[in-house]
Amino acid sequence: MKSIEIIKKNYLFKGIHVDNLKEILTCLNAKSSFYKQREFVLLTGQKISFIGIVVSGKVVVEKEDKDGNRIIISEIPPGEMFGEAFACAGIEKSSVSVQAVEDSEVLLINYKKIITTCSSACIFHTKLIENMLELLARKLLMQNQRMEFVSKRTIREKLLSFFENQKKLSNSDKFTIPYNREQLADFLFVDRSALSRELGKMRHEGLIKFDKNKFELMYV
Amino acid sequence: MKSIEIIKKNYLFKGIHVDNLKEILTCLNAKSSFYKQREFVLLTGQKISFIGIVVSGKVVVEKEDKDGNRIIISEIPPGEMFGEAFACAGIEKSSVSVQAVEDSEVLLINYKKIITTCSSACIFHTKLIENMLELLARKLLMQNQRMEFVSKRTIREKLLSFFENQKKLSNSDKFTIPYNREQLADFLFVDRSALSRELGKMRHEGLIKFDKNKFELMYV
DNA sequence: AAGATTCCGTTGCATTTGCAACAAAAGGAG
DNA sequence: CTCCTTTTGTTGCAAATGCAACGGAATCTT
Repeated sequence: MKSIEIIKKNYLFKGIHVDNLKEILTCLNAKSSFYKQREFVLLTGQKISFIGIVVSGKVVVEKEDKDGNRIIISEIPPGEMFGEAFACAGIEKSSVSVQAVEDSEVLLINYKKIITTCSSACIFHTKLIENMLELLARKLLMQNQRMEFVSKRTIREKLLSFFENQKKLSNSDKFTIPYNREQLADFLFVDRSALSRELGKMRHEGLIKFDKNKFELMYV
Repeated sequence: MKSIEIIKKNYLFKGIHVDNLKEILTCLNAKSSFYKQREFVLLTGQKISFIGIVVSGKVVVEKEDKDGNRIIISEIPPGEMFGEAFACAGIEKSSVSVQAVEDSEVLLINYKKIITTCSSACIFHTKLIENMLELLARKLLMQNQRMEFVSKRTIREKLLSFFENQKKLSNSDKFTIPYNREQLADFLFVDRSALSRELGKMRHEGLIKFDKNKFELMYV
């Protein structure tokens, strides 16, 4: 797929036609950069003034704790973005590092260029800003949602509130979750084996049925 | 204090002079509404198209779980805002209710008016949008930060990562935290007595000192 | 000063969880 | 098909936690 097609998929450009995208990228003074595997796109402590969109390869956002352990915050596949929260918050120094885990191409866009209406009266700026607002707001709401699951005191309660949400999203007592066991455990911040145990118990009690990622709620 | 002074304190109006604020509020078509204690400002399921700033009194953002229990998501004191994430995300139906817990005055601002540059070429729109972006981004980063604390598996680990952050914020091994014990327990999603127990252990082991909300880290 | 209220620490106990290690099942590659 | 890898389930056990209940200290009110 052509770069432009990948970039187009990003939520930031929602509602903008591909034909206009190239023009916009020029207007934004977007630059492609290439990083070798393991190379850093951004180091902790550096000033952030850009937003990055991964075009090919993959980068990870990571953090070091005080013992020097690297913790992966998120993985960014092609078409997705990183750094937008830092850039928009006007944070001086990054508290995370971004590293290419494969040979990667990243499109760097100056944040100021996005929020400042350009002199050439580019009519798409308004749309870009609106998209950025929507994007940040949605991420925030998703975080809030996750907080609700995580706030529960037992694994069962976490699962039940998570299931309740899945049910609402799918409008059905049957749904397929977008995680495997390990990912679900990570998402809920619990141990995988303990999660497995609890799921087994719940099935045994007749509360749920499941096969792989397909779940069905039996209580109503 | 006059209403305008309270409103001015809101981050949305950062960098905007009080003298201009009145003009802006007119331009935004902001309306004051008054709510009696227990009256609802917004009900679950209603469409959200406005952002609210509390001028006097207090409102709470709450949610009902499937058993009908009301859970308080956040409390909004004078000068602070609610509904901005929903409004910016363009969510059709609110998944939370907002209720006045005291007789309250709330300033309602149409979201569209904020993000749409007005015909009268009000030069402050750009600033408002910039502030809104910054505001959302900061909230998101704060959530991410909290996630990091909460993700830890034991109370001690949660505390240590929280302390580490407080240390960084205050640039010192001594700091005062903005929570009492119960609030800290809620913030970390743990039981208050268990938190108290763990703090006691850590003090006993010589890791920390504390008195009320003043803490000192002894390990380095 | 007395009483009420809020905040904080303490403790016993049952339950839950993390951890580690292993086993079974499923899926992919050659 | 066979080997290898990934995913999922199982289990023993020690440790951590939630819960409930109580008591003391601090603060506020009247």
